[in-house]
Amino acid sequence: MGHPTPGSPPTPELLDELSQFFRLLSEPARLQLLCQLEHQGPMDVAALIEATGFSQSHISRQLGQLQRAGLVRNQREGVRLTYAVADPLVPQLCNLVQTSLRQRLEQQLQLLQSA
Amino acid sequence: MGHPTPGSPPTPELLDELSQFFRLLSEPARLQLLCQLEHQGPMDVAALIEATGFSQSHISRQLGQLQRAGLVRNQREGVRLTYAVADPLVPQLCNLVQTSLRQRLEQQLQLLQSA
DNA sequence: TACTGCTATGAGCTTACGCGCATAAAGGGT
DNA sequence: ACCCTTTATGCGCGTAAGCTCATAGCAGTA
Repeated sequence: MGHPTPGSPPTPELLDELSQFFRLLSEPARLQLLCQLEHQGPMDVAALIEATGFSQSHISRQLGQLQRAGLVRNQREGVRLTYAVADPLVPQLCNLVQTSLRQRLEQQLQLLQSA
Repeated sequence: MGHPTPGSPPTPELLDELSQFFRLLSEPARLQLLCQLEHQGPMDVAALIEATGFSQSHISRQLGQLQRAGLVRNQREGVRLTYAVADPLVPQLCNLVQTSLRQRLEQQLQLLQSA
């Protein structure tokens, strides 16, 4: 835990890319869209509006950001666009963080019980 | 990839916690502090100021946030505080994202070469 | 207690960005 | 060609948060 990690420290550019990536996931709206697509499979924008309650313009912008980052892909079906998760990384990350948060909460519970 | 994931979709509260967590990593300053601590081992604030060039108050605030989130722990040595990474989750996440970013770049390279 | 060095915090400035409204752009049907 | 539907974008507002300066709090020392 307090031990240094072998290997070179991340370069400033990598640090920026990493933080930009995490920034995408730091917005509840974007994360919600991603999770929605992840659990429901590919959806068109109308369905996403219905599911999330966000405005059309908002959803369009957020999906645009996610797409530029390669996390999402769209496919035309007539005039509609169907979006789908394009990178399995996102659910992996969410699961990791989720379990870690849970573990920490359980530890806190045990501390409270032993007190 | 386009397949739905089994299991229940994340609740709004979980979604908020997840996004808040990612928000912590979305700030280059905080991420830099975390990586610094990860690679150099525990450091006191003076060393962090020296290493990052940030002001004392800025560092104090960011470390405070990281500590409240349980990502970092401090230990008194006289008047000084020595900070250390408290959760192995962070380097795991960074490695995951890092390798994923690399893979995507390599794929783009291959596409360019085949064109 | 008074003094010194280290850290935390209140106040204010500035920038970034979420969010919606209105509108433009694009694609499809008649 | 026109019109309708779906998506993207310019504009503006409001809020959140980074960042600094100054200062308050705190641990150790004489």
